[in-house]
Amino acid sequence: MIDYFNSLHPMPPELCNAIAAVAELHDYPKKTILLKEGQISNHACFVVKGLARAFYNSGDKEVTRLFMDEGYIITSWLSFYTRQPAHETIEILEDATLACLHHDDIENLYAEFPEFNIVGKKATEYFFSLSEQRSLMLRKHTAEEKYLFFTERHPTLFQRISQKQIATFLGMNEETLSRTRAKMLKKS
Amino acid sequence: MIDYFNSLHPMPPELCNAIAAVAELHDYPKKTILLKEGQISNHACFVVKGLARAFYNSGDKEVTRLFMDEGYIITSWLSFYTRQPAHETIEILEDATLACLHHDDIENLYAEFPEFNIVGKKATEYFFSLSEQRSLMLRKHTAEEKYLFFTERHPTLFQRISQKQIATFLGMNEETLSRTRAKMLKKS
DNA sequence: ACCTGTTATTGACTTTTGTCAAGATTCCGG
DNA sequence: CCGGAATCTTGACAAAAGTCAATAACAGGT
Repeated sequence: MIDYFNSLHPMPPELCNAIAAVAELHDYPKKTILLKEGQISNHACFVVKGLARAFYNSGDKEVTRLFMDEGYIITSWLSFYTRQPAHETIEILEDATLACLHHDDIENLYAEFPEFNIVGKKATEYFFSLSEQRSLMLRKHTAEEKYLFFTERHPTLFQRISQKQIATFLGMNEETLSRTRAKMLKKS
Repeated sequence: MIDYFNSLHPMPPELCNAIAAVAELHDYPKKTILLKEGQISNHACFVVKGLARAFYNSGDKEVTRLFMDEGYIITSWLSFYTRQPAHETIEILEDATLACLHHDDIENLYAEFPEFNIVGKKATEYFFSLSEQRSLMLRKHTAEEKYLFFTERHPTLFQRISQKQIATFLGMNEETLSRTRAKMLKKS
């Protein structure tokens, strides 16, 4: 996690130590709910190992908004920043090792080390850009284009996630994804 | 614009004055291109009056990514922050009055007035949340749901924008939007 | 290893949306 | 105020995706 932050913006050793001092490394088994809809997101967790998803309920089914794998920071960004209840639930999909920072500790780090604000800003920008990329994908018209968009960006993720969840993420239903997949495999 | 910033986070009078000193108020006629794809976004412009859109080219047609009306801040956020070329073009749709701040002036304000960072962070969060809302809309399955999502959130915008542009924004084609609209009017 | 329940695939059919084209309407510049 | 161009609407048809249902494959727990 320290390496990742450093890659966003170089940090002095004292800042690195201060982060290490407040970060909590934990293991979470599959199916752990890290955050429930309606709660306020108090932690930002760097994914050392494992996989999670954020989803919301639409009618009777769960719609996955995004997947978070190694190198990703798990949090409900909006809730974390605005201190308002989250509109989504975050669930661990694969046994995970996470390095978590509490909101208050991060605020303290911002206050004590001004350069940490730049790290925070860069991280926000990056996750903002990922959000925009998802919109780009969703505006694609055909299932085939959406499928390609996903496989090109996350070639390894396909094997790790159930098709039902990928389908809701892509804005299509399970059967359509299955058929699109079969068609694509035939082509190659 | 000052009022809007104040509503995000209260600002001392000196900061207000400093903003007023560097802000440039300008009128832009319809069809002005504020930013071209490939350029770096150097300004953040508060919309006092008027309307603009950001679009990108997909194949042979222009896909509108978002509309920006009164109270909105026009900029290609990602380009503005990362100092990388923008992937989109921004065009004025209705004669507009804009209060513009240059990137360098904003950086100076951040440095001189720490509380301005909070204003900037809140603004980013807000536009991040709007981006997420657009994803929410795009994952709706039927044209009817997308149409309702748009009319509920932007009841006045429908009359001001060509249907072709609204259609690409919603991820459907012109004819589908026209038919959906006709069906909705009949119902009410 | 076996049972059970979830997940994935496939088929037949319906609904929705896209495509192409023609006609109507609106808008704008001269 | 007129004419041309863009925009919007409507229709007929094609293509794509959704729905329902049945079967197959897989995974987790005992």
